[in-house]
Amino acid sequence: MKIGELAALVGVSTRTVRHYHHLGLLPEPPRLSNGYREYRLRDAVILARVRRLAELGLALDEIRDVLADDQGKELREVLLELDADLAAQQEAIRLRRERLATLLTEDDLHPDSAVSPTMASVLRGLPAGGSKFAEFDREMLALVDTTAGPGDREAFAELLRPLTTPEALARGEAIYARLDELAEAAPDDPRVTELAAEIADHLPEEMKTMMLASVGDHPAEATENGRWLAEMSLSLAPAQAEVFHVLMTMLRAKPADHAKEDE
Amino acid sequence: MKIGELAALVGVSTRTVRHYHHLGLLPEPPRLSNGYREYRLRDAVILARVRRLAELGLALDEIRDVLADDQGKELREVLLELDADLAAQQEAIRLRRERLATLLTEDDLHPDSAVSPTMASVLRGLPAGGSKFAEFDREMLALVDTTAGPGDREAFAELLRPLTTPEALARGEAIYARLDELAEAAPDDPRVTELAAEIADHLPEEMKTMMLASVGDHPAEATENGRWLAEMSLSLAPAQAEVFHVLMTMLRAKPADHAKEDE
DNA sequence: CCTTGACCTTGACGCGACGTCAACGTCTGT
DNA sequence: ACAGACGTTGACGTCGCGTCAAGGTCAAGG
Repeated sequence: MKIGELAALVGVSTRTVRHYHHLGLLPEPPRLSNGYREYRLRDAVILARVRRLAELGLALDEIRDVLADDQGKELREVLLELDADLAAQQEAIRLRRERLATLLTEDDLHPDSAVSPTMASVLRGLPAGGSKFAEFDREMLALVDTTAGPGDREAFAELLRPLTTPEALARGEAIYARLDELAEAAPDDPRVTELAAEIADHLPEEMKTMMLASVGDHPAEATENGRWLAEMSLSLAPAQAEVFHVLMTMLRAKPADHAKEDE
Repeated sequence: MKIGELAALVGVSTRTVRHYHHLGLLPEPPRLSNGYREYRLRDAVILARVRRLAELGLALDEIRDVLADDQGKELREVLLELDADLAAQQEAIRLRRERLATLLTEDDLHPDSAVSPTMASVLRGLPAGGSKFAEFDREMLALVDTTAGPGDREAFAELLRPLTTPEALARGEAIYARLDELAEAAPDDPRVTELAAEIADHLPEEMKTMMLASVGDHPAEATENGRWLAEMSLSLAPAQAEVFHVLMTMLRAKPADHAKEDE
């Protein structure tokens, strides 16, 4: 047999046969006077063995070891290991398909939608399109979702849950609209203080606590979360950043009872 | 942020970040005076997006296309395609694990066991160890199993089924023993003709028909199956090959009624 | 001032199982 | 004699980074 016939017989490419020679899986047969390899049935038997194991998913060097060892014990071990490996892959694929299925039920599908289910339920509460600021918020929440560990994710979602009630959503939409309006405004625009007060008014207590803890009393005490807030401000328009600056000042000044004063 | 901070934040290696720069997935940020990359929150947002899609299993260049397109339509298409792909992988893995499970129930496990279930049931009928010739037969059957298409496999197994009855197995064991004895014998050993007659006596009719059809009346008419038989003879000891030569001659001489003559 | 160690830079190879040229020789049929 | 189908070796491409190599930069401590 020449190499093409052998390959056709077993159902592989000639490249594959030569590759197996290179790896030492299949011994080099004697050559004809023209340099062609001359195979016999024995080689087809070996090649078929290699293919069967390869089709089970064994790596080629594992196959070499198994065939070299020439006793069934190692084969069983390798197959068991392979099975465990395949089981793990199977599970990984299953999880990904599960997430994909969840994602595909979403009718408004964009790259920031691919977050944990917990965060997805929060994101659903944001206005669909139109608000630049809401879009920004979505990005931030998605970022937090991928950076945080599972525990933090749950805790964070818990903080945000009060904002998913129907009333909070309606207020949120209005607040986003007003933040959008400030995109081109000056930092000393009167609407800045108004808006900050409004936000302070309706922010859940736990969020205030967390935000205060994040930034500390002096800039030097800023935690990692505080650096985040600072970084975020850099992405905002000046007046929008000022809203948050004023907001933080308010929270620092009247940690618990600003609501009474605002009334 | 420097590259290490960004990487830690999103949970990837710095190598990954630079890789994404190279592929154009993440824009190169401005550099500090010392040449270090300086990232801002915006970059973290983009990187997190890339990671989320990558963890779903999208290829990196697909991610680039999806993010460049900047509209949800292509994303849905790509995700659907991905899901189909994952489903195919899942099925492939499932099949392999199924075959693995079957294999692992076998107590005598060697590389030629990894055949189709159909052929496996035939192989189980062969003597476990000891007979060199049975081992050779096992190799041949395994080879046929991997080279033949599913249809041929079934047909072939059907031909062999008569040989799996208890009586046939007992006879087969005896015949293997006698073939083994011929390993060192001369081609004109008297046992050769005896054994050929014995085999001809008990071979299923359909196998005789197939073997005759395979070789044709003249060597020039040999089909592919016939070449197989010729090749096989090359792997055998001279006296063993002679058994088959004589056997074929007997079949050719008395296609259907040799059994009567032998009685 | 010098060192140490932790960061940053670019560039390049390695992995796994082949596919796919390239550049060439050999055989077969007309 | 020539085309077309084979064979030969050698080398690069795939994919998503990991892992050196060979440096430059920076903050802290002796």
